[in-house]
Amino acid sequence: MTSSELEELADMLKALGETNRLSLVCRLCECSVPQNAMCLCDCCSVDASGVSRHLKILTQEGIVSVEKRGRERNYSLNRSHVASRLRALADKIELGQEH
Amino acid sequence: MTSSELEELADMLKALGETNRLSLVCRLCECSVPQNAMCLCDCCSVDASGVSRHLKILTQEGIVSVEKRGRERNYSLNRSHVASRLRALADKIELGQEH
DNA sequence: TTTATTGTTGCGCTATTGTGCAAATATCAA
DNA sequence: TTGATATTTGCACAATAGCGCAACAATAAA
Repeated sequence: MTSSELEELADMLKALGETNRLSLVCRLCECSVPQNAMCLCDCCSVDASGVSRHLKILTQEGIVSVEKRGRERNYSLNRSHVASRLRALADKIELGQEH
Repeated sequence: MTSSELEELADMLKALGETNRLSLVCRLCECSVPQNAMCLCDCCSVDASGVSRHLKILTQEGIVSVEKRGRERNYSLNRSHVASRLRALADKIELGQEH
């Protein structure tokens, strides 16, 4: 693993490693259709601006995707992408392989 | 997932989500025998006190274990524990299950 | 005992992060 | 146009995090 790959991975884990953001992820996880930000507000203890900022970070890290629809932004979880990265790390940790 | 479980998980991800700590984890990952702190110093860009603090955090989160041996402390990765937690999250994210 | 080695802790510092509030932007609806 | 709704952004602030340095504690070796 190169140092930039390591940094990228650390950035993703950091994005997931904040309570309110992880709540958002878990909430999106249970939704089969994309959700707008208003709808996501009640799953974490911050106001709309906070949710907006957290969703921005999750988007930048590739954890969620946005789809603009009128005045709403609909967010959905990039399930396979996030899951495969977490599993790759789990495999590396468990097996001690250089991938 | 209860809110305290969520917070615990977030804490683990936060512990992993810092470049130098993730470097330490990756280094330990490649070692079949426990390593002392001096030996781990050269895998990340901080001095001994920084390594000590990072290892303390990793220990508190249950990511690594310490074994005191003379004046050394030997650290090893809790492979299956960390891997299973990461996989559980991956499963939840990928399948959208409440588990 | 004296000295060297290993590791931790206190201190001060700087940088980053998370937050609410208010203002701004964008889009829809009347 | 006017007003409501959805979301983002600027600002200020408090809290946290990571860092190096120096001092300390614990243990081993001479």
